[in-house]
Amino acid sequence: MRIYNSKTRKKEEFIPVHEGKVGIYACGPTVYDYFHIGNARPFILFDVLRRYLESVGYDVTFVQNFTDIDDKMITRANEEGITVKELAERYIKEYFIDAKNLGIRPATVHPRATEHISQIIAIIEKLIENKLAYAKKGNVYYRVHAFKDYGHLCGQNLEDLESGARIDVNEQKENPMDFALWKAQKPGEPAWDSPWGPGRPGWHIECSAMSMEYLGETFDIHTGGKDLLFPHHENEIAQSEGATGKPYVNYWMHNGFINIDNEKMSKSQGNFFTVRDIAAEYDLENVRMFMLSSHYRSPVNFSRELIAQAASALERLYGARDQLSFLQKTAENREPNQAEITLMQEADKAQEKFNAAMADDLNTADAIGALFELVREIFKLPQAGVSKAALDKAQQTMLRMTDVLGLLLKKTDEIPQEISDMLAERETARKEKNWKRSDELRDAVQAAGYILEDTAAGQKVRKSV
RNA sequence: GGUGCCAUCGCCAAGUGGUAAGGCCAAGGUCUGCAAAACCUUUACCCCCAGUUCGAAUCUGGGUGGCACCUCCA
Repeated sequence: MRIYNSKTRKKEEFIPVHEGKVGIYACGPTVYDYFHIGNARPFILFDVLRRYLESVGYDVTFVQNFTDIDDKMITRANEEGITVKELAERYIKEYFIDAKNLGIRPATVHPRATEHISQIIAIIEKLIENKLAYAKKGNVYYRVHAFKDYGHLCGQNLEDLESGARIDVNEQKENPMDFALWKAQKPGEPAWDSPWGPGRPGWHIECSAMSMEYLGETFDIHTGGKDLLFPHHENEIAQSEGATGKPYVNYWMHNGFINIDNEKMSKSQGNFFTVRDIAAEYDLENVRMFMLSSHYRSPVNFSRELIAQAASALERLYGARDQLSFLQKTAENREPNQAEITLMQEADKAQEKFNAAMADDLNTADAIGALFELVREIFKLPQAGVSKAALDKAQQTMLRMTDVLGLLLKKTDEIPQEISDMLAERETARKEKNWKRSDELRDAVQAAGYILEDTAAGQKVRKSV
């Protein structure tokens, strides 16, 4: 697989640290609220990365953290009159609800910052020992000028970063660019004991501590939104490499942003959507489809119209899958004929194109194109009596692709008894050419949320998605 | 001020040197008791100008237009 590495700004062949294994660390949500549509993009994309790597045989350890202590957590907890811990518990629970509906699998490990305080303290002590950090009045800061590679990841040198800096002057810092590793406790804030007095970790240090705890001091892939490149990931490198003296991460992957009407989504502009908001109006699988239909590094616009387009495309996919199940009912155990052999060849071609697209820096848009090329071939099949071998091949190939994308997770071909009864009655009415009764029954079935089609091989019904 | 990214059909979107995937929408046709779905057909000189090349959407230079990061915002 080739991966665009933000560190080198090039696509590179992926070579894991340990053969056959991949360690991935994904920056997760700060659990002070429902997560928004912009958060959903990396969650979905890197879930697909994980599925793809597994599908080609890697043993993947996927770590995604929960930031459960920071300024936003403290502010929100105070507003709601609950503890930071209670707030975290609530939104971690909500995270899993939305994630499930988006088809995002739980990570191998979901570590929380507050459960890794001792690891955080150990790294800070090491940094102080290495003269890369200094304590002042219960705070500890990173001495940015002492780390030679600072600015390498984001491609800027320190002077340029400083000239553009819009950060508050803080007399305790030796340099305005220095960032906090440990923050002394302020009145009313939760705190943990440390060699520098009670306090809490800064934002960046938790990711260094948790990633190395579960993946080792040097690991394969670190993901996140483009905005995290600086300062968050730059600081993670400074912290981790400053403490261990070893390379921290081999491949950095950053996703582009979601815009609303070409504008950055922000609360102040009122163009802000949480995933929970969207879920009230649309099935979240449509959101997943939408996210995968463009390249992960490009910025994308989000709108109702685009969700509707994704929904129509997804409907076609479900239609093809259910068509295959329908055809299985009349499948024939015989050698495939010429047309069926062609279908089988097309399936191989689509699979090949799909794999090549995914292996090329996770080009899901191109991969979906390959999937639809197979879908067209499937729909060309006659309505009954297809060779089982050809059917199995098409089905297997299609499902293998949709599994990697994490699509088509719903069952749509399970029909409850009452619907079956109506179908049976309609079958009789149709034989008697009682079109009035037949149409009434069709309306009733459709009103119940099912799609009913008449084919040469009988009635075909499936649940509408 | 520094650093990057982007501009392909009505909408979305792949394609990074060899003559434009795919999805949505639309029109016409086939099939159907009617419908639905599906299938077939139709719809792109790739923002502009100049250059390199046998050949450029793809490379170079210059425009124009849009966006982002340098703020604990994915």
